[in-house]
Amino acid sequence: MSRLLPRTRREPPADAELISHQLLVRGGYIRRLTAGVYSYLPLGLAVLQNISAVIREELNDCGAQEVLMPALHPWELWKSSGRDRLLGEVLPSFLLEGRGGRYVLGPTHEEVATAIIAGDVDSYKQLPVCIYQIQTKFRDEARPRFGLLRTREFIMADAYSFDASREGMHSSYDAVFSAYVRIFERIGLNAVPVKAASGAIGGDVNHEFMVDSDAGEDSYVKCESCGYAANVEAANVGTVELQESEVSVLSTPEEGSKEEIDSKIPRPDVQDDQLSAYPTATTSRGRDVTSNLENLIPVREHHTPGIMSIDEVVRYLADQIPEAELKASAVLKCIAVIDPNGEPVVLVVPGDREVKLPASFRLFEETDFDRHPELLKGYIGPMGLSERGVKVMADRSLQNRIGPWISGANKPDTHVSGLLQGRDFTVDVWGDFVVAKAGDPCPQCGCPLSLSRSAEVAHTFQLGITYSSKIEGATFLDDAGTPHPYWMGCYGIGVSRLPAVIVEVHHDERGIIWPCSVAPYTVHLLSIGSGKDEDVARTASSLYHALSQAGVKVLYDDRAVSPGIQFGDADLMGMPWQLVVGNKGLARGVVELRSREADKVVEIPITPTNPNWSDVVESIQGAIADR
RNA sequence: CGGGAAGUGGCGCAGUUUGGCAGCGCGCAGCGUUCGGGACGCUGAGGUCGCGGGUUCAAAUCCCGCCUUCCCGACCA
Repeated sequence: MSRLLPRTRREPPADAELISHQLLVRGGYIRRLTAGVYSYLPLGLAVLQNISAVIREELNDCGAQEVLMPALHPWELWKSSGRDRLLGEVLPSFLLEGRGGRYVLGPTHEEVATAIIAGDVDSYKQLPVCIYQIQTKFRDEARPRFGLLRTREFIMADAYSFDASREGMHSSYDAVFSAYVRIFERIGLNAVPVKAASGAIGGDVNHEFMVDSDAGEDSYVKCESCGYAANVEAANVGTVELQESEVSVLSTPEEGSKEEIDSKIPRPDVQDDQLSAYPTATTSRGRDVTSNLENLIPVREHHTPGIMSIDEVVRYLADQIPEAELKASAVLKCIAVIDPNGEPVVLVVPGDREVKLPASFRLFEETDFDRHPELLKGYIGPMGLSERGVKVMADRSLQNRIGPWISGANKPDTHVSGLLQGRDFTVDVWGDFVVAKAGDPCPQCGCPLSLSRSAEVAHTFQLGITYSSKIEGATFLDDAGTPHPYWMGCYGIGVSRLPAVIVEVHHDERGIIWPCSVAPYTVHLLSIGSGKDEDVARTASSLYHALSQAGVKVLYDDRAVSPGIQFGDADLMGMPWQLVVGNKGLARGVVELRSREADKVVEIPITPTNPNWSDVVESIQGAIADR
């Protein structure tokens, strides 16, 4: 260890916020070169190699073959798949001076993998085939952060499966999926597979593997009752049962008390089991009550200059209409988006909820607002949009809520209150457009969902023929001689992110506690007071050689520094076992083997004068294996 | 991309308000004393004060421009 490259550091670097980042830097595992770019020093590299070894074993076991694809791709490849646009600014591309040409530093390898297989697999007899690599990837992240968790350069283990049929794709998917489950088990992570959004990769079915951690950037919902689990970006929400308190009422005093109007709000299409929440409302009275309500509640305009956000509207109108109890949930959040056909659509959700953009929809940009002057940024309302060729799509949770609502007025600097669904606006399409939150009902069983903060460690996709149908020659002939595109799957593990995620989960106030499977060394050998005591130095040194020869990975702290430094470094660096050789122990004829995690000491007998090394090594190995 | 903060020996920071010898702690080198949970004494090495311009007798410090880094936000209209 006196020759080990980095020194440990007492203080974390100023830019490290996360405990994993601090400990990995202090322990000498990684060093930052620039924002989002890290070097792996000997200890960090050892961890990556141990993780990679587990990945290789499991993927090889399920029949995948390792390859190494280029990190440098021709720009044309990304243009032909259309993903130059899809990945946008994240795609690092550059012009090579001299002989020239535009290149991409590969952020992922679906195109390359498909091209490789397309060139060599022409028959159903050659399928299925699965290739994988462990490679450095590049993404021009807008904002790298959290140490190893979000970087511009990172290592990924990515696999690609090719099958002759949808069923084949499913079984390949299942095989890699269960390999992933085993990989995370082996490296000491409890990774939960959850349904996820496919993002820029594409395909239908996909799962993310999530590790619960406050350091993570993702959140997923989970149903304890039926096991439903999904990233909040992809989670559906079951029918929301309205609570009395959620019913938004906006009235003026002369038109009736809150209670009076409350009791007259109809809920068409209310399910029987929901009626209990509204003892005063019945579907049979619905029509009559609606007409009453229409008389009771007028549409009123409010001058709201510069008031654009829901919160601002609520605060502003609360002053204007003091008699009404105003909450964000009484406002319709109306978001202008472009649907996959390029047509404008307004998405409507309750004002206290976040919008979940459906797949392939995108938000309005400035130029879209220019092109559609009927939609005024900050003042959009659902009224009269269908007539003007703008479809209104609303979240299902609004289906049973007539109003009255507040929204933008589709006029500059104006909002309106008293809007009733059916009277003042209609909805063209109902769907799931809200981001799930804790307590929402499960879409499968209705039980309340819980929300967990998490770090994504892997993502698996059933791609179908998304890529193979676009890339020239990505087909095989079936037994009748007919060409078909491959059925593909792709799978990625964020390898270089894993040390950070593991440390987030496995540490204490003194430092890292590596699981044995990924620890750079199994045993951290400390010689306490070796500068003073010849016996200690000699015994420790002999023990180091004996253990190493027996195949135990030993990190030997042979430095003549004070014990506190040695113990402190050992705790910080986090090897699973500390083997302490000191004069106190030797005087009693023992060396001490302490487990980092349990902080328990096992005394290993040793005869200082004439040790039987094979016995000592054996008892150490035995103690380690017991755990 | 918007907002905020910061760049001073390897690391962590003070000094900038009010211009006047470039400092502290850790680490590093040498010598000595220590030695079972981050010991101590003495001696020493190491800095274009992010970069470029300007003001001034004089700039880490004031002014202008640029670069880099960190934090918050970035679909919620």
